[in-house]
Formats: sequence, C-alpha cells, structure tokens
Amino acid sequence: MIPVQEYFINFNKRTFTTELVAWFLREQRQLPWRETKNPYHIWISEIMLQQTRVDTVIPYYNRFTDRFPTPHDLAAAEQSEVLKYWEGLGYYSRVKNLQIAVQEVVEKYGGIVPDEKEIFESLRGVGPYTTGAVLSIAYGQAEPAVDGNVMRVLSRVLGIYEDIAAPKTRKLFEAAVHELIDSADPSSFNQGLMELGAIVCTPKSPMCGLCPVNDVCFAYERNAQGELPVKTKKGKTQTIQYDALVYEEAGKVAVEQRPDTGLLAGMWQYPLVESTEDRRGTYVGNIKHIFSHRIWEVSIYRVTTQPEGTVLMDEATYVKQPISVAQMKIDRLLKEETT
DNA sequence: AAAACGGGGCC
DNA sequence: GGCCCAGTTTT
Repeated sequence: MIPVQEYFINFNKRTFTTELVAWFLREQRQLPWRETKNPYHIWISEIMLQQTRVDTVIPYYNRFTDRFPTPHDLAAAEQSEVLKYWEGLGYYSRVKNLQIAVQEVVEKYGGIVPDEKEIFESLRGVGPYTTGAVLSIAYGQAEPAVDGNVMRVLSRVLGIYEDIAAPKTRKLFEAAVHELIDSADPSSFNQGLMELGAIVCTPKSPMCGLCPVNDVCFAYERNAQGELPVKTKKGKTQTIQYDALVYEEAGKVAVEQRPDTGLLAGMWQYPLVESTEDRRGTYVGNIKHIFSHRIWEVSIYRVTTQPEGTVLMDEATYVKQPISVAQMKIDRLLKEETT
C-alpha cells in the first residue's frame, strides 16, 4: 500500500478544504438532524443513515425522536415498541444495539452522550464511522468519519486505486482525512465530504461541472471518474423456496417468532417451512422478497390444523408485534384474497 | 478477511 | 439483474 503522504505531493490541501467547506455551508440540504445540536438525536440519525438513504430515513427520524426524545425515554422503552418504530428500515440489530448503548449512557453517564472517543466508540453499535460522525458533528472534534461517500470522493480526488471493499483500506482514507480536515470546522468538513458524494460526486455520472473541487481533482483532470473507486464485486445471491402456512381459528391467527439471532431476529411471521412437493393446503399465492444477500420465494397456503410452534394471536395483539416487509407482503396478499 | 445483516431506488 | 446506500458485528 502506498503511504498516504504520497497522495498529497502536488496536491493543494488548503484549496480543497476551503472550497469544500464553503460549498457545504452554501449548498447543504436542509435535513431534520441538521436543525439540532442534540448529540443523542445526531447519534440516532447516524445509526439510521447506515446503509440507508436520506429520503428513507427522514420520516423514521422524525417519528423516533418524537416518541423517544431523550436517552431516558429510549432506555426505558419496551424493545418491541422500539422495533415497531424501526419496522421497515432494515438491519434491526442497529436499533437493538442503540437501545443497549443508550441504556449504558443513562446508567453510567447520567444520560449525557460521552464526548470522549475511547468511551463513545466502546458503545454497542458504534463503529469507526459513527464515532467520527458524532464526535465531529455534535462535539466539533477533528475525527475522520469515513463512509462509502468519503471513500468515493477521496479516491477520485486523490487518485487512490486501493480496493475500497478491503477492510484495511478504510485506514488509508482515515489518514487522508487527518491530512485534510478543517480543524476550525470538522463538522462541516466531514459533512461536506459526504454531501458532495451524495449529490455531486455520485457513483454513476458524477456532475463534475458543478463540483467545487474539480480544480484539484485527480480523476477530473484525467477523465478517470468511471474507474474510481476500485471495488471488487461479490458473488450472486442464492434463492430459497419457502411455504408460509396460514391458520385461523375464531378470529385469531397462528404466528411464530423467529429465533433471537440471525436474519430478522425476533420478528413475527406465519410459520415458514422449507418448500416441498406435497400439498400443504389451499394455495393462496406467492411473494418474492429480495434481501441484499439472498432471495426468498414464498408460496402461501391456508391450512386446517394449527402448525407446531405457533401461538394464536388476535388482530389487536398481532398489529403490535414487529414484522418484516416480507410478512407485510403476505398480509397484503391475504387481504386481496378476501376482497 | 469474509460473511451476515434489510430494504429500497436506480439503470 | 447488478450496484449502491452517512456500517457494525460475528465468524
């Protein structure tokens, strides 16, 4: 790996940083989490934004901070209710870990989000990115917050051809940020890097003509935007066939809870069994659900005996349980069937 | 280092 | 169908 300093030979750091921060202060989008300095709310936004688009997060952020406005409120809540506020966002361990972390903040730090790096980064669900993001945005500390946007922007600007899919590459980008970060406004620098990646320096067809730092950009000078960043691709996803069994009795429905670890941990569903050639009951229809790493194809059957491992739940109770989007799709199918 | 972990939007 | 998204934890 090339030492980080070599990327800064003949590179005007001052111009890059000054222009980036000025652009961010001028062009930033108005977002709910930019209206606050509350470290707890900023922390929530950063967890929600992991692998999730801004437009998706906005309504969830507003509902969540409205229902759980302080660390005390989240720490005291039932996990099932917290999950309902996360339902549909995906990566459900994020919010389980967040609640655990917030409970620790309440119990050990009086509900004050720690501003000491070694303490904050030790909390559940808080990795290198979230540490840098919260410490810089909420507390003004000059820490790098390297996400996918930052790696894309800096790989292009500096001509870094390391594979961004390799875990150790992140450290190179963190070192690069340390070289560049505006010590007077680390928050605007880090957010500017991410904002530029989100709205100008996009993965495909970046709008280089509108870029505030195109003057100093390695890729723009060589027309190499298309080959950066370098990222190795992963294999294709596998498809799994399931049957979902729907049993109703006296206005109640039979549902099971998924195991407390693994995919969709703890969420409720119609019993899901490996698909077989045998008839299960009356065929209702099928749904397809695509995860990032696998595909479910689920055939839905109505059955006349209660499946093992299920509990009968009335409608009012069922709607309070967290369910997956796949389960929502099945519910929609059943609703259409009866109309 | 690689896999697991959701869901949606875009081409 | 593949890629990407304000990543972290587990294996």
